[in-house]
Amino acid sequence: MRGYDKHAFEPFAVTVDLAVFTLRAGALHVLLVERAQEPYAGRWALPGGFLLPTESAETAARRELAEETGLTDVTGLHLEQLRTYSEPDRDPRMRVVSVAFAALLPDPPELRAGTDAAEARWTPYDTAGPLAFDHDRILADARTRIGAKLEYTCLATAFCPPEFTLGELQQVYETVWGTVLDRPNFRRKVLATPGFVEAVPGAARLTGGRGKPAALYRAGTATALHPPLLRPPPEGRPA
Amino acid sequence: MRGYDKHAFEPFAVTVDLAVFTLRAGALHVLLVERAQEPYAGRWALPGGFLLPTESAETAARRELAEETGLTDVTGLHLEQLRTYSEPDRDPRMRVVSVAFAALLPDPPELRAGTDAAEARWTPYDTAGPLAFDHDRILADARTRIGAKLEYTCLATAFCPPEFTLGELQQVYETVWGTVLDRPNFRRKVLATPGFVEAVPGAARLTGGRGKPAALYRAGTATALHPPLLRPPPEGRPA
DNA sequence: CCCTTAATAGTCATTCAGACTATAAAAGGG
DNA sequence: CCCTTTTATAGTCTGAATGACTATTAAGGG
Repeated sequence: MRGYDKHAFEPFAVTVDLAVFTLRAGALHVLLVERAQEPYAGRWALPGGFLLPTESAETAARRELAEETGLTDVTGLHLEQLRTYSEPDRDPRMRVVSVAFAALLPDPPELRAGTDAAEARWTPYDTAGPLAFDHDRILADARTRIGAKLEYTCLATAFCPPEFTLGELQQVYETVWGTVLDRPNFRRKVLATPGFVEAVPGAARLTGGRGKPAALYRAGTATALHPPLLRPPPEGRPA
Repeated sequence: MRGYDKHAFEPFAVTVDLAVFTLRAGALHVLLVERAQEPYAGRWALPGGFLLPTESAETAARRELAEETGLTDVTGLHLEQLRTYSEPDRDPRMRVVSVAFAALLPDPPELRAGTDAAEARWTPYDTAGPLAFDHDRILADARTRIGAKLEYTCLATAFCPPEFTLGELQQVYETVWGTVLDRPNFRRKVLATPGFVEAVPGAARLTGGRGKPAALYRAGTATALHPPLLRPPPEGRPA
């Protein structure tokens, strides 16, 4: 089958599915919606929807992101395509090909402000039970990708507000990876990477309570981490 | 738009496009097909085709790979999904959503053996001129991805035959990255990474001509490289 | 006032990568 | 048959980066 010509083709429904992550109370949360209708009525699912005739998958994903979170401005948020799921039986009703995205939000916004229903909820990743369709797998793939990209990109700042402390940045890594990092070493590594963060001149923040106030930083211009910030290997790596 | 329900949807044509890479005469080559019909008649393009009603994108990609290369067994070949391209105007005839894949072949097979036409050709990556549709971008994205994955995965062995020398493995890196690596250091790194390669007991190969015969290795069981094998930074990286 | 907490500064040792030299084992050319 | 070329393999040395620590500073709370 060469090119697109000289063969009939089947039409498919194309959707986007979103794994929207945020950090809340030191735990990774994901945005889920409750399904009202069959199939999987009552089950939780990733937010998503059909592509409109004139929009790309990226445009549709950002539109869905705005609709589901109620945020009026989602232009600055990190949104990245994960992969496309196209197993023939992934939707019992019909043939649906879904382009999955991952989105990262700094502060979890209050939901259902301007949206049409009350079924969206932030759910801790670990308790995101069995989801509808193949969304368990999509969600797991999304989490794996995010964790891996923390190692060699500056993605972690996408979880942080415009100004943040190094302690907050470190908590992003610790929460997503589920590990504990040495604070002085983390600080040394981040500051030694040019363009990762830049200091806010005179500012310091009382981080809520006790302790010495921390300096504030902004996300830098760099996008990749060279050399990477590797997570500690799960167990004794041979040699 | 919550879930898939309660909204009409537009049907789309869904295709797969393949960026099939191989190494030939020390240069990265890609498999291209010549388009016979409009649009872009006479232009070269990535091989691809429509999804059949009962197959996933992965299945379709592997089927196309077999058809275009004429290989009877493509089960062992590395095939990986890249991303999905869905800009509304990417095909002037109709709305086509395309799932792009990258494939890696060890030895470039002779083409058009059992296939239906004579328009497929191995083309050096650097001379892969302007392609049809958005295939220039897909091809560039594929190359970027392959180069990046060489750093932190064992992907390089997918370019090699079942048994290969460390010199051949090093040439994969040098060709894809366009750099020159230090041979003793490369050897030390590869052998120090458990599971990357395993020695073939008593074998050595005359690598074609002069020089000391090299020991033969097989691909190991590892899939990731920890720590990664970083390519030399393009220019003086600050600090 | 002392204790706790958290941020920041620094030290030390080990590991790892880059640059380099040396040796071994083949082919080819006079 | 020696000598050069070529390629594989072994090993050395140095500096950078990291992991594991200790120390100091600046806040809040009893």
